[in-house]
Amino acid sequence: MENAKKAKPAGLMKSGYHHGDLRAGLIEATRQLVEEKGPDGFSVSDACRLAGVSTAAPYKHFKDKAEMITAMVTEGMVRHRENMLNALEGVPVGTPARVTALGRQYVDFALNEPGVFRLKFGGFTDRLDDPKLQEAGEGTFSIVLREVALCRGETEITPDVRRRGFMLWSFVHGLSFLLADPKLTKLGGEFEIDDILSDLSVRMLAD
Amino acid sequence: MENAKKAKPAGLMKSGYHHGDLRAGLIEATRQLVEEKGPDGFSVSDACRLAGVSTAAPYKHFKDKAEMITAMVTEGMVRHRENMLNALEGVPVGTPARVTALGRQYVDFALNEPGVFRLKFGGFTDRLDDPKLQEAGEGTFSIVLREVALCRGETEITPDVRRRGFMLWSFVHGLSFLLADPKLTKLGGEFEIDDILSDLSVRMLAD
DNA sequence: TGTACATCAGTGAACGCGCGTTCACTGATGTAC
DNA sequence: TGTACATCAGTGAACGCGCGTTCACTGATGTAC
Repeated sequence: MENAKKAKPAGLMKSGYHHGDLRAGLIEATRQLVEEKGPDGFSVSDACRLAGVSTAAPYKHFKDKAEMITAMVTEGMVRHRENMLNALEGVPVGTPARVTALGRQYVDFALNEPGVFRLKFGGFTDRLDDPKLQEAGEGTFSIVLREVALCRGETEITPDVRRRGFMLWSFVHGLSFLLADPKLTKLGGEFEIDDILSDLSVRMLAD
Repeated sequence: MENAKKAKPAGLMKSGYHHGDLRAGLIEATRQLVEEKGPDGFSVSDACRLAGVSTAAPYKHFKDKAEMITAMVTEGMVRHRENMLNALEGVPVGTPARVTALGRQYVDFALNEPGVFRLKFGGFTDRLDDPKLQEAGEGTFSIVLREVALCRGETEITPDVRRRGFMLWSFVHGLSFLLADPKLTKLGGEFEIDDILSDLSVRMLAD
């Protein structure tokens, strides 16, 4: 009984005054704006406009602008991680194809959500250093490490596995960047992303 | 005689009112600020403050803020290109070591001038699409292609050479990113940058 | 060498703008009786 | 079921700020005579 009352009416409770789930609404608005105008073009005011709410409203849910962006990026990382796990389904365990599939998903995320992707790696300036972000990043990397270990016939993350995983990550990360800019992509000539990824996986997993 | 008069007194003509070479001064100020506060923290006003000049002065030399940044980034690309050429000196022609040397220089630039490096690849948002930038980028990439061709025993840039070059670039670019953030670098365990680069060069140049 | 003049790099004050954030408020909601 | 009340999500007006850019100006410089 009491629990039933606490359960959220899920979404459509837009009463005009109360929003229902403004926190989620603002995060989504933030995401859209970051994709549309780039990570730097985003402003709190814009997000409020898009969410149809006064400029003071966000401060009931977020401490400040940084917290708003961090929340959005964190959600993005969770999404990215889930995508990568899904990408593994049906691919034979212990084969380089699994590493390729992870790479492909990584690249796809970068291409589909370039703004969020960028913010995830704002690293140069240390604006976004929420420990939750750090954690989520490590979690995602550990997916790669596990697959590399399986391919190499290791039962644990040896230094060699870690090193290969890091190199694969470097490659895929850089590739994502170059692919995000058509002018740069053009410099690679004609190629299939999947071919490139599987080529590299094989090379990096060989002895 | 006439030419002698046109030759610049090179630098030290700070008369108080006239600056000598404000254009260069502003570009340098821009560079410093971009490194100090990150690509987004930069403002024209800041640059003026740093150069010791009124906020209106830049508009005698640049159309607007974007042109100022573009000029600075273009200089950075020239510097990067020269560094890479220098890095080849004394390294035996046709060996993977040359490719490794180029990669090392690429990484070093990213680590020494992270702000400029970032701006060079602002690509996601197409803020900086000066054709001169595009050209400079292609020029730098062609250095890599030439070395790859030599290593592969080719006399011209075949599709295969281009593809390998592009993959090497992807790797080195991604590595630069990960190395720029200590938290990400840590995930790779213990390693020497040179070892990683030469490892990859060998793998990517093998048949 | 000395003077008159054109040039134009740099001034400083001002502009309009959108931003992030705050404030006292209001009205919709859920709960206790 | 009906009423009184506490809660707190969202309002709207206002703030101070630094920004990019403009304007009419000024004064240092190089050149012509």
